[in-house]
Amino acid sequence: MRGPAMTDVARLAGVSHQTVSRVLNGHPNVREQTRLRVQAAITELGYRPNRAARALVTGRSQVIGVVAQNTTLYGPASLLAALEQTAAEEGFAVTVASVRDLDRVSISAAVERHLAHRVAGIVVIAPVESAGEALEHLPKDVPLVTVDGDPRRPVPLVTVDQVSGAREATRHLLDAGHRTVWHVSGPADWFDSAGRIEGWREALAAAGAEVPPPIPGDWSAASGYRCGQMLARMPEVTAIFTANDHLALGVLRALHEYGRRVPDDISLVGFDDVPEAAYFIPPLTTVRPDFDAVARASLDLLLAQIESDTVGELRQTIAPTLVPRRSVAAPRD
Amino acid sequence: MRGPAMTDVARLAGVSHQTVSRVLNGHPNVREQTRLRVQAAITELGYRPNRAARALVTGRSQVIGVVAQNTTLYGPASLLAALEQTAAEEGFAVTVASVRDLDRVSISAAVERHLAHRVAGIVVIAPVESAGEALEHLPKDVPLVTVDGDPRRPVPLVTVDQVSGAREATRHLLDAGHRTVWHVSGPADWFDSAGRIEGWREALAAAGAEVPPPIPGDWSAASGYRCGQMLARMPEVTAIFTANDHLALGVLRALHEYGRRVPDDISLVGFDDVPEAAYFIPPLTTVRPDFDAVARASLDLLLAQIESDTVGELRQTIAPTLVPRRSVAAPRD
DNA sequence: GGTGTTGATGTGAGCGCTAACAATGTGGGC
DNA sequence: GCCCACATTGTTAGCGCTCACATCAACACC
Repeated sequence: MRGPAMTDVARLAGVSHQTVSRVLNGHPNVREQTRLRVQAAITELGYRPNRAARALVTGRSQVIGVVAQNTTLYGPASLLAALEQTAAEEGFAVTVASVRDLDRVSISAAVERHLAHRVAGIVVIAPVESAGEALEHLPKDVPLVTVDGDPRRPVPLVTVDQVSGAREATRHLLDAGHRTVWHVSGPADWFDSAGRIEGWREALAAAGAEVPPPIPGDWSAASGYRCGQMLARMPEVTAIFTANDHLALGVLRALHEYGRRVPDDISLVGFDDVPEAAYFIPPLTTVRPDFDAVARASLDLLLAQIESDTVGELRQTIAPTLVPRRSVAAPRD
Repeated sequence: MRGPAMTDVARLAGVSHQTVSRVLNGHPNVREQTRLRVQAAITELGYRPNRAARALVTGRSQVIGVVAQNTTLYGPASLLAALEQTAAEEGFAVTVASVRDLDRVSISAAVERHLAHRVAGIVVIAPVESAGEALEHLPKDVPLVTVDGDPRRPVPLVTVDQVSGAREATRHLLDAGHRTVWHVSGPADWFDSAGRIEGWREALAAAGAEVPPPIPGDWSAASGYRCGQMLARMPEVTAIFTANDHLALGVLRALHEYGRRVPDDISLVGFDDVPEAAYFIPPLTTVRPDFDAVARASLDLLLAQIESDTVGELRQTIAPTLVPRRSVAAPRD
């Protein structure tokens, strides 16, 4: 019933199981001829090494655990996919523990689940404050990387440079001639939101522009719509930067309903570059984070820890790029 | 360095390791007092069972492998998230092997990766022809469920009822008074596309309506836009059913550019109910598949196989529901 | 009082692998 | 020809757990 084991391969190839193990792990001191014999036996039997056994003896599996919330959103989903691709290239599998809420208890539980499986390392996509706290009380010996986590915590961290992205978006609008830029933000407890607000403020300050109060949204088109209804009735608003593209979509629809045209009356910039942003009406100028680069960086940081068996304190920041489309124009006056 | 093992707990509780194992697995014949002593020892040591060891001896891990392509799309991402949630409730972890292409080799490789980890079962989100072929040559002893796979293959299968969804969408448009309905389809090799085309055809036939040629798209807003440019210039087109919401978004923009208003000039229905569909201009009438139900059904089918150690041939179909919004109206003439 | 029967616990083997070390063979230098 | 270095292979001992079985007490039954 069970498939062939290493000893079966060894018997067929006329060597010891240890030699089979050496071939499998690419150990150098194996005669070429032996290697071939073993490999032939492997294919003949359709042998597949049992990773559970290996994990048992080495105390570590070739699996990386990812903790994430709401993997339905475009950002997390892209990141997850990129992470999986990159990990696969390095011979690692990825298991996901998605959590409904990002509170301390949920995160800890998710991490626990991963630890029970003796994952080689953990990537936490932890964009909110409370998640950072949950990570404080973690066993210190398991390699860990946080993505978009708290920049102030002493944990290996990879982030999209929210600040620079938001700064560019805002400057792009100011450069078009707008006196100031309004901002529809993400939820208050997300670091992403905070960073984007900060970049927006910086750009306004640098230009000596007035800083209007940020309008708080929650990433969804629905909340964008509500914020948009408010902004649409304020004639002084000529430029809006939303914290993501779905917010922008909601704003777009509200503006449309109030008869304010984009970009003629109001210019708009989003964040994320979801694939359909180019097909909004009008096509949305936005900021594109490089998820592949984030995944690559996270995995590098993680693998470095796994291999050196040390817990590093490195951090990497990936700069996003502005994608200009047709939702930005000069103000009319 | 390594955490405490079962023997450590046993020693502390003054019992044998086997008794600890019994407590852990909820075996009935353990005295209440003993159970409590063991549990106390477990918490005191912070003991965590080693699943690799268990997997080694039982020959099966508490992990479910998912093979999926393009988990960035809303549909697969939702399904994956739902699957993970449901699996977690049942005490299973989920590992993902996403594949770039759905050809036979890629699928087989992904399945292989999962088998090496001795997953308890595999869920293949395999919406295309070639994927089905890859599954033919699989070891027969591993529980398997396909989602949105080939309805003609003798493999446990869970599908969204594409046909009924498309039929409803089409009928909804016909009921509004349209003489016929045009269709922008998904890629030709996806079963989802085929099912949606079939449902659309059926509804037209049932109403005695003319069946125009389906316009082939590829799920993306970009291709929807191209198809829309074509349809926008055909004055006889008054109703369009697109195979998903992103196609609809592209169509929407093309129609907008050609000055054809939705729903005044042309009515439009999508498929998927992505969260932002309600914020398109106008809000999109669409068809909502129940991903949670699909995940639930898939897992049930899989667990049934895992527990009974038999490979079933059951199949389940989940009916989607129409979500009426403002993109449909009666034709003007 | 002997004999089951049942519940609660312990014992020993072994899952398939790697790590450490032991044991070969092979060739070079003198 | 002898000794040593080095490449190649084998041997042994677990990793932490579950399974099958053995054990042992307590109690019921005739």
